[in-house]
Amino acid sequence: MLRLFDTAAGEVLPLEPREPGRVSMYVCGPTVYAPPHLGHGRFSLVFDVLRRYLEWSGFAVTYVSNITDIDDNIIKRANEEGRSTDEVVADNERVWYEVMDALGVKRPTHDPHATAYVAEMVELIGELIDRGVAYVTDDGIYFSAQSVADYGLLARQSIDSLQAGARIEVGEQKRSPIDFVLWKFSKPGEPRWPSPWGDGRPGWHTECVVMSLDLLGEGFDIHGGGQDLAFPHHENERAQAVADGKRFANHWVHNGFVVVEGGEKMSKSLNNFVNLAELVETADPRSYRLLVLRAHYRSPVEVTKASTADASEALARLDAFARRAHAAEVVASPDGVTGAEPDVVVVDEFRRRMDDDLDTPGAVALLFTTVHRAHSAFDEGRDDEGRALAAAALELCRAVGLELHGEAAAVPDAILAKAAARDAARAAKDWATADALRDELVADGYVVEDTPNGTQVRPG
RNA sequence: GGCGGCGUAGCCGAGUGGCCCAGGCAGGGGCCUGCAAAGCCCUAGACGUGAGUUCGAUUCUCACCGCCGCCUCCA
Repeated sequence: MLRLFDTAAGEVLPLEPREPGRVSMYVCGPTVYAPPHLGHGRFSLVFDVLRRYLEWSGFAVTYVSNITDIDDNIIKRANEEGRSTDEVVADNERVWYEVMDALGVKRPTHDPHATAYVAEMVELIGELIDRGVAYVTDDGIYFSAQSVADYGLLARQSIDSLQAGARIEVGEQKRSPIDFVLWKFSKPGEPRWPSPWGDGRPGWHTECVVMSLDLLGEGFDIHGGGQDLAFPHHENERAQAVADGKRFANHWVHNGFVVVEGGEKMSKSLNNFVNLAELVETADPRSYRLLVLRAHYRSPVEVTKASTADASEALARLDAFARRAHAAEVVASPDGVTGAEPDVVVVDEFRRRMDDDLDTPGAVALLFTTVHRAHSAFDEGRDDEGRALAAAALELCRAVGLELHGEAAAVPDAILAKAAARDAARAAKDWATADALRDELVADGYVVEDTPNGTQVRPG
């Protein structure tokens, strides 16, 4: 069984699904006011890998990831651009899914939008007021953090120490610095929804409580997100659910940050974000997945030109291997690997590593070792062994969503004609002509390889 | 100030009280090739500093130095 670090417990614990054979997970999605950045890519990939691994292991996974489509940043952006918040949201949500598709991130089972759940949020806020844990002020409705005895669980700090570091923004009417806003009364010109206490909009922390409980029910299995969401966002979600008498998430999973060159976190206040769409356009998106897989999900990962280039080289090795496997008729598809039974020892070892708190670096190391062993087996004519190892390697890739390019990409006829001409020249031992043709093919942007079947070309 | 993490070969990045070892990229020598490419074989190098525990520490303990995160918007 999979063991995962649980932020609330502070240790690695077995994942014990609420229902046998089914895993329910909620992963905090983006606020769509700007294009996604590398950090979004990381959490999406980390949880996509977790989801795929669970599915590969035989679980039916319900994966919910929200779209926050109302918040201060969206309003600010709409004002700056002289557009409606709806337009800002629509544009950025479209880009979000384009980039997710490019990264090979599976679409969520459900992607609830905050604005579709305002009535339910108002209802929850009413219950919290009735229970005496929320209070109304001139500017909004706040949650009283002290009313939850173990507030600070996810921050792993006491209420006192949190209070010592907290502060109140100008204009806020909190009773305590660690209290947080549930409902903001709207100012003129701002989007608004009705509530018994006055028109306004929800605070950020309420939507995820309502949407996760609605779509997954009480005591759902996994709640995930970036490490910076553990506190205050997840802490505050949990506080509301607990105060409302609900069983909330069972297992809290948080991924580490993306850091820029020099090891500093990418963050809003430092304004050092790198746009994810740019990365996806300028590099093979699969190399980001490989980069994410090569680091443990809780460790920081440095994403730079150099580290992506490094991952691309490693990926090229895997693609070259997939071509060789393909030639040996071992082929991967989304449904499985055909052509040979995967080597059981390798697959078991993979499972053992992944079950150990999602040890993807260990799994990647195993993958490369297996690729190496398969090459050797083929080189030495042990074809059955090579195919079994190749099938295992492809199966591992499939389990973590790493798609390899085993089939030659389509090549225009003109290029194929040059390759054929080169073969003819080589047969005639006309090396000068053969080399000239190779230079031309390379100049056309192709990689040229000699094989027993003649010149093979593919886009480089 | 409070809480927490990290420091591993040229670079990225795992891991372990000793034993043969992560892995990738880059490097060196060789095989294969008409020459390449891909692949294979061999190879080099490391555990921030100081002390302690131990027969033995990169791995455990303490101190120190350095870097980073959370306590504020953030994935």
